[in-house]
Amino acid sequence: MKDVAAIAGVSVSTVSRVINNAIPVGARTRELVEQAIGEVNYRPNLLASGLRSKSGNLIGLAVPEIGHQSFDTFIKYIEEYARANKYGLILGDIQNDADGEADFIDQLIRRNVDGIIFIRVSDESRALEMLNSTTIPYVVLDRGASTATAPTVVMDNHQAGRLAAEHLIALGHRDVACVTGPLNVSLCRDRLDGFTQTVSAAGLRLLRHDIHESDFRFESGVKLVPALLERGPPVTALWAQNDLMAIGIMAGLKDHGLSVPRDVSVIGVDDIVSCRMLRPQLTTVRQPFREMSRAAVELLLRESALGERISEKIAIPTELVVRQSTAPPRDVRSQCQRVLSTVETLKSVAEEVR
Amino acid sequence: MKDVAAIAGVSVSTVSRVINNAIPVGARTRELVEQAIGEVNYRPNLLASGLRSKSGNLIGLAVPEIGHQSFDTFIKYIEEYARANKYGLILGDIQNDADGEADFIDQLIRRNVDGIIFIRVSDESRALEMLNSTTIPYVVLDRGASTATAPTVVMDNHQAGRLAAEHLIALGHRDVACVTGPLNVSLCRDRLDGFTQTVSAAGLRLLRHDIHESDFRFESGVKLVPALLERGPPVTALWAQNDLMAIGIMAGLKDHGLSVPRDVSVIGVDDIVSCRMLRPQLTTVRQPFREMSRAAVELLLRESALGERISEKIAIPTELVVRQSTAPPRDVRSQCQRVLSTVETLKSVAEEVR
DNA sequence: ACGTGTTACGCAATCGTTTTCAGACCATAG
DNA sequence: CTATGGTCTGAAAACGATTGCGTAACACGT
Repeated sequence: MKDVAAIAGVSVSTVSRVINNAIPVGARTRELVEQAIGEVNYRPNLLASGLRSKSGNLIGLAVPEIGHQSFDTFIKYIEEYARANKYGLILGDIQNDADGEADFIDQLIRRNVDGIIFIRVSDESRALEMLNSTTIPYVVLDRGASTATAPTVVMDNHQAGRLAAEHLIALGHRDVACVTGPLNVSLCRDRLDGFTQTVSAAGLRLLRHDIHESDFRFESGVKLVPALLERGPPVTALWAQNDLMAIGIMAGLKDHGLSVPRDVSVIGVDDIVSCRMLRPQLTTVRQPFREMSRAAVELLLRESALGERISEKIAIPTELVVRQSTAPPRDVRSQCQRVLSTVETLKSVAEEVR
Repeated sequence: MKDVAAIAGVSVSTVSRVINNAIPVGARTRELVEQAIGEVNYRPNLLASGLRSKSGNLIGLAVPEIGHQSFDTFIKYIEEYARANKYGLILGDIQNDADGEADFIDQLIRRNVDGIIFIRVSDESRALEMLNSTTIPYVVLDRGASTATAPTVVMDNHQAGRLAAEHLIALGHRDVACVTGPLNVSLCRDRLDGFTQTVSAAGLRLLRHDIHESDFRFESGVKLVPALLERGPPVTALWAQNDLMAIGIMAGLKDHGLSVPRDVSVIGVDDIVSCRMLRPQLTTVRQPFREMSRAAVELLLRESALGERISEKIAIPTELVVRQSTAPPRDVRSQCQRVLSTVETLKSVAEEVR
């Protein structure tokens, strides 16, 4: 910067003003300085500027686990919106480790970040209290537990449950079950409420043992299938509170020789990219990743500009994405008919081959 | 820091020495200072320390696209190893946009990062030349093109092609095809070479029109299926150079009423998490994500410590992961047998139902 | 008693910016 | 011609750490 100043024949203050295009600087001078900047290929040092001006144009993002498709989608969009606003993104994987999280937050504080986005803070997290002793803004995306007063962006989880239920009811299902995430996290309860309310308003009964609490993981979906099947009169439709479990359930059903959606319909939540890669493609309730990410970044930047926390709660509406994994419940009579005609076809083919 | 010094009754220099536990500092003094640090809950400012000492303990990661399972897996492990070494990770999504990339690199240079990891630099990338005019170390992971002299970490792509071919040959396939990524990126050529060499060494012929060049995307796999089927004598096995395309092909085959692995075997490369979520589960050649990430971070840190570029090329060995999507080629006679017995079963079931 | 070496610590400069304050310059109005 | 005000620019003090250099204190051998 000193070099630039020397070349342009001005002082460093002026150079600084040109860079941040502050107002009181003459057109001729500005031109001179800009030329000098180009000449030495000068890049202002963000550490120094951050140190002095208290803003390094950097935000932090804490995710529960990198490599989960839904979190990764958030990362993608948050990076996009952050960059669009000239902010850098520093990423941390929490991995369900409260100490690791504390370390990460500590690092962010020490780096003087302009704000922090959390995806789903856990119960044992000390992060928010750490931050409350500072002035650093934060927002919680896809909220977990115990974030009563925090600025928050979520999808409309109640609506999500309702949409799933309405879809199954409209298809004619009378006997449904559901698989939830951990019920100590509020978004799971919200989704469940929306589902059960709609279901019972339609006159169906959702029995206690048809609500299975699980943990959002694919393998858990697979492992749940035997329990699902062993119940007396089988359900004809199943709602999982996220796609990963839904996909697990579909895999498990297939392993047991059952067919989706003929034998049972399956519907999820999220609309991760895998949904379209399966056969049948998964019907699901879309999580508005892009809109949520955008809202989170904007809320954060608003807090940052304002200089104080905005304890706002934003809920983004959802929508149903109908694909191939849901269908009307099977009807024994027509089923039987189909089997018989298939038999005839097969028989003639086989004879011919022989 | 001044406060801490005042409380402990020492100078700031001493406090600094305690923090970086430099050697010449008395045990008693150290204790005093540490106590003072705890008292005011002091956190050293990383911007200031970075500014002065020229190392902010930060590395940059440029990925071609967040949200691709394989890249996300790299992100996960790189974050893990970076953090294990007390480094922060700042993430950028390039999205095939050379200008965006240049912006990101510029930002990193200005932040004085200790190093940069690239996943797959593209052809039009100006990033490497930008960096060559600085002293910032970098390493290229899963290399693309034109990185002749750059420090590089790759999987053993030739071996990957060989393993895939060997597996199919061992199963008894004589008529195979393959779907590649863009052949102007070297790793695709390497994989292909390994495959074709092994195949022809075994006496099979891989015809020119059985090598389909594609672009690593799921949809491309789906769309390729008609072309695959319309060729005269059908192939019995298919190798895709990544899992996403392999999965697309499996979906496309299913859409055309064909069954994997009964009608055709499919094998991929990568071992992304989705492989286990499908039915049939995808047989594949594993990309050693974890090992590669680790090697990249370590190489970077070595360069950083040494203060100069190490133009080393590290190739990590691969392994085959056999799952459900590959099987011996179908045999018309036994196939026919199976159909006949199925017919009998169905018939009796149907009669019973009626 | 003195030189010599070692260890522990403080002073002050420094990293590369931003920002306050004051001064220079010019135009306009009185 | 002088007061007044506005616009532009420069000097210098921060920001919060690290670090080279100097010095006090102490132990040791002579």
